[in-house]
Order: sequence, then C-alpha cells, then structure tokens
Amino acid sequence: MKDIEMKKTSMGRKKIEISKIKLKKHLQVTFSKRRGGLFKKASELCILCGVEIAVIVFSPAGKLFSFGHSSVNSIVDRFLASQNFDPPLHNVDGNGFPHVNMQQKKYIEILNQLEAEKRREEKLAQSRNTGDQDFVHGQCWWNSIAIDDFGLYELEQLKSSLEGLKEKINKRVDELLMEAFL
Amino acid sequence: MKDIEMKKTSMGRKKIEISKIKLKKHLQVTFSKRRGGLFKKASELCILCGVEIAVIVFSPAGKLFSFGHSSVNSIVDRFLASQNFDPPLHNVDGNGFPHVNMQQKKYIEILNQLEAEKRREEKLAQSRNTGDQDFVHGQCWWNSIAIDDFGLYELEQLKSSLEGLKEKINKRVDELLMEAFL
DNA sequence: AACTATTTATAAGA
DNA sequence: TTCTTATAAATAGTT
Repeated sequence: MKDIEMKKTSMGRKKIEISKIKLKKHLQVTFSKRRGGLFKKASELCILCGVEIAVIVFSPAGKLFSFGHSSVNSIVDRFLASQNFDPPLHNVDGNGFPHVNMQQKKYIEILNQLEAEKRREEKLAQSRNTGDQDFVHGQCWWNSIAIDDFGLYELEQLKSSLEGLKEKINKRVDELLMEAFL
Repeated sequence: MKDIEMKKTSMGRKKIEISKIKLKKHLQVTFSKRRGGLFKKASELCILCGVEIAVIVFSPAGKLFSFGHSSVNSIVDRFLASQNFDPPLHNVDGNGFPHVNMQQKKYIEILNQLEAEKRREEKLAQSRNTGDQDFVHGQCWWNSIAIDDFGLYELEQLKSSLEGLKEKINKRVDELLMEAFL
C-alpha cells in the first residue's frame, strides 16, 4: 500500500560464519528461528516421504525441545531397539562425516571380549561362595523384593538409587572397555 | 569462461505441495536430498548455538539414519532422563502443535499427590522396623556394593537385572497413580 | 551427480 | 517477541 513512502530500513541478510555466536541476545534469537526452521524441515520430510523422524534439542539453557512424527518416544524406542541388532552403518557425527569405522570395529572386539569374559566368569561363578550377592545366571535376589509394599515416595527414592547404581556400573563398564583397548 | 555458449538447461525449481510424494523414484531422491539438508541444518544449529541435538530418521525402507552432536546416544539418554523429571513443556507433534494439555495437568496433580504421600510415609518410616530393606532418606545399602570387583559379564547381568527392577517399580508407580486418579 | 531458476530460510534492523 | 527486507541457502525439475 505505502510502498512509495517506505524507506529501505534493512540491508538484508548477510552471510555468516558457522561458528559459535558470542552475543547472547543474538544467539537467543538465532536459536529460536533456526530451531523452528529445523522442525519445519523435519515435518516436511516426514510428510513428503512418509517417514518417521525424531528431533531432540537441548537449548543453551538446557531446556528440552523435541519434534517427533509419529512420536518422539516411539521413534526413540525404535532407535534403541534397532541399535541392539543392527550395526550403526549410517550415522554421522557433528561434522557430517560417517563414523562407521572405529565404532564398528570396537563393537566386534567388545563382543569377543564379552564372550571370553563370559566363559572365564562362568568358571568363577561355580567356585564362588554362594553367601555373596549372587546375580550370576540372571538370578538376582532382589527380583524378590516386595515392591508392592512400598508407597510412591519410597518408590521414587528407590528409582533414584537405581539410577545412581546404574551410573556407577556404566562408569565401571567404560573403564573395563578402555582397558580392553589399551 | 564459456558463458556465451551455455544453454539454459533448467526451468528451475518449482513450488511443491507438502504431501506424500507418489512416484517412488522421485521420493527416493527427495528423501536423500532433504535428509542431507536436515542434518546440515542440525549441524549448523549445534555449532552456532553450542547446543546438543539428535536427529533420528527411519527411511521409507526402514533403514536408520541419525545425526548427533555430541552423540545420538548421550542425547537420547539425556532426553529419557529429562522426561522423568521435567514436565514436557515445549514438545510439538508432527503438525507443529504443542501437546501440553493432559500430561501437564496430571503432572501437577501427581506432584501434589507425592507431597501428601511423602509426609504420610515419613511418619510410617519412623515407626518402621529398621531390620527391613531400609532405603528411606536416600540411604540405600547397595550404594556400598563393590562394583569394582565384578567383570564385564557380571556387570551386564547386573544392568539387565536393574532394568527389570526398574520396570517393576514403574509399573507399581503407574498403578498407584491410576488409583490416585480414580 | 551436476546444473540453475526459483522458492524458502533467515540475518539484521526496527 | 514479531515484522520487514535484502540476501543467502536449499532444492525441484532437468540433463
């Protein structure tokens, strides 16, 4: 309508370098815009090609944003399941390069490592003093804990304790794997 | 150099509708191009804003493609963990609409429920026979398990046992919550 | 896979 | 945050 009176108020888009934005205010606005763009692209790809996509984003402040079609959870489940059976052939890292090699090789080595350890420890298990915490052969004493006797608060505490234990186990597993590759 | 001899060989890009592509060959090529574009956008956003992003894509053939910075797995883990503690405020579904509603409301109710139960059970805990499995007040006997004494195989078994226990706990929590909403 | 006319995304400014 | 505008970047159709 008022084109005639319009001043050129913008010098338009400029090319930017793809490196960490320093100005916090700038970063904020770019994050917001590009997050929207990313989700839109994901959505379009879902519709155009009839595929399942999940996008998980943690903001600079650590806030979770996610897109998922059909749902983030179902896709994450599918991802976790497929990881257990298929070697990760098509994944790329932050630079867009495939990381097949190391991981792939390690995967096979770890399997062998596990098999060896399995045999070794089965022998150990037979001679182990059974008064211990025996969780060999999938029989774990705490499977008989009477969960039903506890209330919500106690269960929540139990859960967080389990998380802690899991962390410790994962750390130990990592240590062992590191040792295995030295 | 040879601009003069160049023929205009393309009528250029045309606008397309965002709806399922029917021609299989067409779909293949679009999937490939746009998947690349999506991963590139994700990568740029990671770098520009210093954030963590995971993108999980299942191709029309069911093949897994993924992008992750720092790694898909660590981000998926973070996603799963944050689901348990943070209300999902910013998630959108395939159509770009937030799904805050029911889940959000329930969350608040559950918090209240938990608070009430917490008070009630703190009293119970005081009168409880301490010869039991005492994990009240964050003190859990298995924090003293000597993880370091176990090998890879045993740790893997321990982990899967923990998963099982967690499942049981989650089921029980769900039951209690269902009761609370009746 | 490469090309290019166009559409789409977006950096900067208000 | 939301809008505008000039420009950069992505990509649909073609070879």
